[in-house]
Amino acid sequence: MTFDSKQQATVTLAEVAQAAGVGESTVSRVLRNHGSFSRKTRDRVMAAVEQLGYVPNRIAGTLASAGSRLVAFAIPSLSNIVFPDVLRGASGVLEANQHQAVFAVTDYDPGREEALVAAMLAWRPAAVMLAGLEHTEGTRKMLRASGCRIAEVLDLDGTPVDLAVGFSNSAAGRASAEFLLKRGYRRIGYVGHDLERDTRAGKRFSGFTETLQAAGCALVDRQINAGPSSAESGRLGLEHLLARSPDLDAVYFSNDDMAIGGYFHCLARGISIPSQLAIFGYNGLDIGRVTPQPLSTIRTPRVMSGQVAAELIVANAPPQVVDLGFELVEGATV
Amino acid sequence: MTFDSKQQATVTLAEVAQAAGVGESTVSRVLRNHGSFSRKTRDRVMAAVEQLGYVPNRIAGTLASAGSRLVAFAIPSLSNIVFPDVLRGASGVLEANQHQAVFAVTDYDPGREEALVAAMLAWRPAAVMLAGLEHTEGTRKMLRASGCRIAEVLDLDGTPVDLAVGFSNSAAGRASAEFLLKRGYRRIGYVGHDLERDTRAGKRFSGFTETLQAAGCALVDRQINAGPSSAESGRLGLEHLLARSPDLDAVYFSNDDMAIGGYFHCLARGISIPSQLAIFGYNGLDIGRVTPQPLSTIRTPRVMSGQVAAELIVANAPPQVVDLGFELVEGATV
DNA sequence: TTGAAAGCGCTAACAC
DNA sequence: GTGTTAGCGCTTTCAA
Repeated sequence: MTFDSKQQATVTLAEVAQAAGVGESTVSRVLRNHGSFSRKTRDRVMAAVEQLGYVPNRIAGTLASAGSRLVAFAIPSLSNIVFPDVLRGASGVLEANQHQAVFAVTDYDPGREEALVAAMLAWRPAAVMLAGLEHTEGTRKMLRASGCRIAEVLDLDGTPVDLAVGFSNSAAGRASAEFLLKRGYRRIGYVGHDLERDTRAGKRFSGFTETLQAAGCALVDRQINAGPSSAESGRLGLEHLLARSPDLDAVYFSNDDMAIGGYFHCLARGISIPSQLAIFGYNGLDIGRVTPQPLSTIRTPRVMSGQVAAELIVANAPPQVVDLGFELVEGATV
Repeated sequence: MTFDSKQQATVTLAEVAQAAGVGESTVSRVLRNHGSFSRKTRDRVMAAVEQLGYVPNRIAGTLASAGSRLVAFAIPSLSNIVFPDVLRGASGVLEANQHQAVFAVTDYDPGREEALVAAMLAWRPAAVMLAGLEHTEGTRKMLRASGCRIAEVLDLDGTPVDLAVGFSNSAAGRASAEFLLKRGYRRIGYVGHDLERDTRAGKRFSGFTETLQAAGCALVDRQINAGPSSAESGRLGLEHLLARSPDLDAVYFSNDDMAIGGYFHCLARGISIPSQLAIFGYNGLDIGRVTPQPLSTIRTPRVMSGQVAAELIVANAPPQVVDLGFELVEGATV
């Protein structure tokens, strides 16, 4: 069943020009506040705009003037707050600069990412923003051929196409391992989610385990759950891990969502933190600061990554890599 | 400092036509798989497309054909997971139907919403999706004049412009009060965030307090924090509330984020739940199911709201109100 | 089954 | 300071 919305007889710039008794280009100049026109003309035009309820057509404007003011986002997920955070940082800057954000969700699937990037490129965006540096060769080729700016955020371990803003995930993994070792933990386990899809979590895991190994203190056990990260997955993951390896003294989680789940498991089972078991997360979510014991974790500049990337885009800055770093939060769970 | 991205000599449909040795309209028909053409022609066109790396220009296509396939979202916030949830529900449907999502963040400000809706309308979207039914008269007027479909989600208490999908917030507030009363609580308090801006939370609050009042058991005390909802705000809010009114037996929170903060406060202070204090939230976030005691709350169909609204949009269904209801989760904190 | 041509609504020279 | 005009890259009649 379809509904025939009465097709509005849309007001065009030509009609405004006629109503104001001026030429089309004059209306265009006034509206974009570009070029010169008299105060009087301006008032006449604005009056006509007001009276007719004219809404400029950016589709036509963009076609006529080449460069668009669209910025396209291909994000892995909307469930993981990390990506809304990036969008939030970016959208503030974009809105302040008269740019418009368009987005699509790849669900961590590189093939889907490729298809969605192709679809978004058809809108001739000024830039496209992607999560991480891992993409199909097809995606990379399209991006390069598109001629628009590319911003890859949240990962620095690899070769960017154009702009890269974020931090090193493998360095974050290493820093986490070093911290646990420094605190004297030796029987360390890991609870994580699907590392194939979330390649940034995979890089952290690698950095973490390699550092342990190098210290002669290899990872004792790991529990990797299928599916996305969640508090529930973290809780179940820790339960399984401890069932197999009850003598662990610390557990590294793939992120804070997972770690919070592990934390709840300990609360429910009366496992005392950190004396019986230490817990370490990743992301520095707000909720981890409010738990009875603040979560030990690594705080990442997610909002700032989106913001800086957007600023570089609107400024049309040269290709570059911006390392925003991360911050280790000692918390009380280690 | 700006960067001169080498302006790609973008391939146009005309060039494809020339390379394939056919007319432009033929290429257009083949690409949209619309109208008739021979198998042989099709192959020639596709070969040329492939060889030239042609990416259709949807800006031009949309201008030429009227109706766009953009759907615009004006959402209050990206920090509150509620709105990413709606986007998630909608974007799945839109991507499956070759529609493209564009969004902007209003920050719960009706004036800002109006400005952003105006900006998005300039892209001539097929539809615009908004949170709730409360908008400025200017916004409503623009929306009606736009001729595109309007979907208002997450609230049903008021008069929609076109499509409305969600549930009644005041009914949710009433149901929460009835539940607490039924369980025998009589000294009930409230901890909330900025109700002026979050009008849906305001409607729940009204429904809640009116029901208490009607039962001869008026709200004992309330703590309303400035700023957005968060676990931290909830924790501090409960602390303040209990400092003033230590003899409360139940507290209703403006949402689960706030309630989780309150839950943590109780854990930290050794306040036993629910015997000393009952806690009730709103939203049914996943994290509330993983806490040692599952949070008592109302689960709302956020993802589904986005999904159903998007389905009505792509189907161009007649104006209607879809009540998806909500579910009271008994949990263990009441 | 295919091509020619007329726009879609605007911007950007370029004249005046 | 302002109007005229030629496109921007496509879709869509309308003939052929």
